[in-house]
Amino acid sequence: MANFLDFLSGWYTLFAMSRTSHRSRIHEALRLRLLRGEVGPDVRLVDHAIAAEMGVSRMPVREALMQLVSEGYLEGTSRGFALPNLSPERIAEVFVLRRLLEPHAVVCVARDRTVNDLLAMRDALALAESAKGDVAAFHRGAEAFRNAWLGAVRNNELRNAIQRYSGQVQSVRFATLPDPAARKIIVDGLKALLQAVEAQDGPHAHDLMLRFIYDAETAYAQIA
Amino acid sequence: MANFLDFLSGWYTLFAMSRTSHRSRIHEALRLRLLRGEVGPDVRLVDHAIAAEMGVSRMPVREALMQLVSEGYLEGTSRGFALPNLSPERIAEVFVLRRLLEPHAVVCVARDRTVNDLLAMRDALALAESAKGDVAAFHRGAEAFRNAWLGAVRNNELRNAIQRYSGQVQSVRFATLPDPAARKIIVDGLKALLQAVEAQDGPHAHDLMLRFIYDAETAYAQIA
DNA sequence: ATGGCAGTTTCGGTATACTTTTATTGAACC
DNA sequence: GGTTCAATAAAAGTATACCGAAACTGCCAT
Repeated sequence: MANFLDFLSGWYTLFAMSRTSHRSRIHEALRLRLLRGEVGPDVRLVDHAIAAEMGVSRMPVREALMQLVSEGYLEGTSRGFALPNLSPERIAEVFVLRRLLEPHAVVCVARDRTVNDLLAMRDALALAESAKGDVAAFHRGAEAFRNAWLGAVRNNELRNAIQRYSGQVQSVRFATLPDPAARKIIVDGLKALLQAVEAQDGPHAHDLMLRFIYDAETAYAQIA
Repeated sequence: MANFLDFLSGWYTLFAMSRTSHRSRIHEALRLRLLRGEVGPDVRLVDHAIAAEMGVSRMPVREALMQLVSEGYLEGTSRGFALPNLSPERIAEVFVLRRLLEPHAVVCVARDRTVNDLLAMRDALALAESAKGDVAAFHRGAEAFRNAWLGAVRNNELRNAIQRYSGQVQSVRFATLPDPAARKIIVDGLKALLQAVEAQDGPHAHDLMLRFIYDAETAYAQIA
């Protein structure tokens, strides 16, 4: 069943985006799958298999995979590509990066956000809030919220730098999410953040984001 | 015919058994050529030509070129690869990133630097200082200094995030370098930075780096 | 003279085939 | 029963060929 859906999806996108190269399409498709957490930590991505699944040759798949490696989404091993091994040290390093980049990024969002940006953030927040016990649905909402405010970052270099470690952020969130109290804290944090962005209160948004990241790190530290 | 094929196979084996893959070697070779400014703004890098020059097929060359693209060193055009057309907006965006990341990075360097790190930084600085009128040599020295202190950043995620836009940094430096006064400012800035790192004065190093980046941006703005 | 139009060339993209490397499996030996 | 080494398999790496698109060239017409 899953194979059949993948097959349909593959051909749909092939027809819909036929102006772009196979490499770009596959890169984007794989990136979305990674961002949505559809690739487990022990899954090995192999060009042969993906090429057969997508109905193309190895070359575009291989190039897409290598691009994902150089973007930090994947790690090339001697036996297929896999999620980068996120050791506690690496998690801590990513949290340092987050504290450096994301507070400033939300300041820009608070300044430049459009009504569409606000709508996307509200929708995503509603999604996360409505998914009471459904961890997967909550996770999708949280990810949608992150993508929403990231989409409102006008500085492309900054946005790309942040998106490069989105895979790690996602994995950490997955680890933290099972705790209902953590989900409550996340929703409250996002709600406050959204209000600050709506009010275009840059400094407040900055502090809220910093606090949010700090809370996320301590929550993760208690688990691992 | 059989002899010729045997010869090819043997020759191929020699290279395949060398430490790194063709792709890595070519990537590094091209990166060095770019860093040394041996590639003019109007030069078009074409995989066919480079492959013939290096004695390999198009594939590893093509992959190396595309990796350089995703690292910001090159830009893929419809007719070969070329230096990225760095628009003022993009330059400004990178400067924002630099202000966010590099001051904190040098704080870490001031804390964690080893004697080897200091030696590398001193050597690079001496290189830049001794190259009075030689712009290319000065550029190499400045690049070596940057690589030296970046190598002392223990946070791999932070270092990678910074190195991703180092291509742009180098292009901007190249544009400002012809002015002797700018070179003097750079040397003085690096010297002060090195002293702060030697003294393990993190806060001072932070402020010096912030000032250094600010000066670089204003110097570039006066040209462009 | 200039502006478009078609032939030609160039170069990127993809497919396929082959080689090398490395992990895993299995068998033999201690 | 455990250890080591060889055979096998899987996947990366590389080479070559073909195709299509984009750009350059030169011609023609206005």
